[in-house]
Amino acid sequence: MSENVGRWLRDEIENAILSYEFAPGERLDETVLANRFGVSRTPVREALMQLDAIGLIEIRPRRGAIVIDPGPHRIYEMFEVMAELEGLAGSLAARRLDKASREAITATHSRCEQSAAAGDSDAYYYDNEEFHKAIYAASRSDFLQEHCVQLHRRLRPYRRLQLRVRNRLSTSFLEHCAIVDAIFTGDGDEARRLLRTHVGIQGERFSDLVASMATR
Amino acid sequence: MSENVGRWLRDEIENAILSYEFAPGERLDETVLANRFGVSRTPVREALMQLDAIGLIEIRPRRGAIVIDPGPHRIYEMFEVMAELEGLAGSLAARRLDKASREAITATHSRCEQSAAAGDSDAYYYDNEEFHKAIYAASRSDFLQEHCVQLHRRLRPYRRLQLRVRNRLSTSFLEHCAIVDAIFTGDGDEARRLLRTHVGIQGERFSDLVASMATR
DNA sequence: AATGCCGTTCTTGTATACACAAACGTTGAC
DNA sequence: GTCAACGTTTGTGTATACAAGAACGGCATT
Repeated sequence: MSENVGRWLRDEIENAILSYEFAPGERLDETVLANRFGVSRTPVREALMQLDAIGLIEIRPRRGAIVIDPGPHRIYEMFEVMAELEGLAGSLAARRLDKASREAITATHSRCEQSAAAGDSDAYYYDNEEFHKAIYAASRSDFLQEHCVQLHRRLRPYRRLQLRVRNRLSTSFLEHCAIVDAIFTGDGDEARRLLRTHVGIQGERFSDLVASMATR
Repeated sequence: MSENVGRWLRDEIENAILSYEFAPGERLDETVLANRFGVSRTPVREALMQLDAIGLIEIRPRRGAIVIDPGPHRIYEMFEVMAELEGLAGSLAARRLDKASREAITATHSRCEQSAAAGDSDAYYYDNEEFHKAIYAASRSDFLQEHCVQLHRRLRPYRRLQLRVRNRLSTSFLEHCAIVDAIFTGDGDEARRLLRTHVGIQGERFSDLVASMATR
């Protein structure tokens, strides 16, 4: 319960939004939320203001808060930026790699290998996240790392959809191998290039994404 | 007064922080702020929560809000990310350029030329900002544009310091020329490369920045 | 019957009050 | 004289009350 009701609520509502419990476009009533969580309106408002600042909801003056619906195009834009930031993280990681980061990447990478081999999509989803976070950390840039984690968080639901597609699981792992190789050999440009294409969604993968969003 | 006291306060306090009226590390007392702006504590708290979500201040539970002091290293990291995002914007702009964006870039570019020729550092500072914003817009990615504008905003005070250095003004303008050229000829990779080095701070430019920060 | 205006009601926005936690100062004891 | 403990003070965290604005529905008029 994180010390402070406002922050706890922020996380709670954020999770509810990211897990589609609060659907895009849905109106969030302060009183209803306050009753649901058993607190007064004040911390609810504080939580909503923060989510507005992050960009998850939109508070229209005197007209309440609604969950933002990014829509396919904007999600594509977000992946575009994510790909670029991950590319930067990879290129920095290749240049600045130290022993601890190397071990963290190796460890998460082999966990991905196991869940990919087992065909366990849910486990891979989680291990994949840890793998990418290990790369962010290896960039040794706190600011970049925080940005990546935050954007990753917002894209989480869509990534999950992506993994359902065809044999994306094994393809994804093969791409990881090449990425690890580039980082460990210190080839920053290659790491950047590989991560950009790994994270980005182009061509048919975009149509796949839109299709799976429509069926939600 | 933007409809809503909370948002107005957020902008007000944000400006005060970015213009160093509230120094890094300074504690922001809710009651003092409320009195200063002639409102109650509630909207002040709302504004502070938003600034915390953006990352400009840090609210430690039960210990008040303090202005975050990024410090040279973190500022360097922020410029690193900014350079990457601007590079992406430039590369997209080169690919997706349309008539309106082309005209916007041309217009802001020539305003930069005038203020650079006049040696008017303050005017150039402003025109330069508009020039970069024109490139963000030309990327035709709303998400990227918003991100760039927000980061640009946070780096604004440091950019201003940079311009004071030596004959950065004319150098900067020459770089602009090359960037415009790359974008207009559709050379996305070159635009990306040029913008990255234009925005990034390396080598002695970083020491210059640290030095001017110290004398503040 | 349809449209426009007015009033009611519901929700948001702001203020104020109260409770609780932390920090600092003072006093007493070792 | 120094350290610790207790009390006071200051400031944050939450709740509640009140005010103002927007949406919706009803009534009247065309």
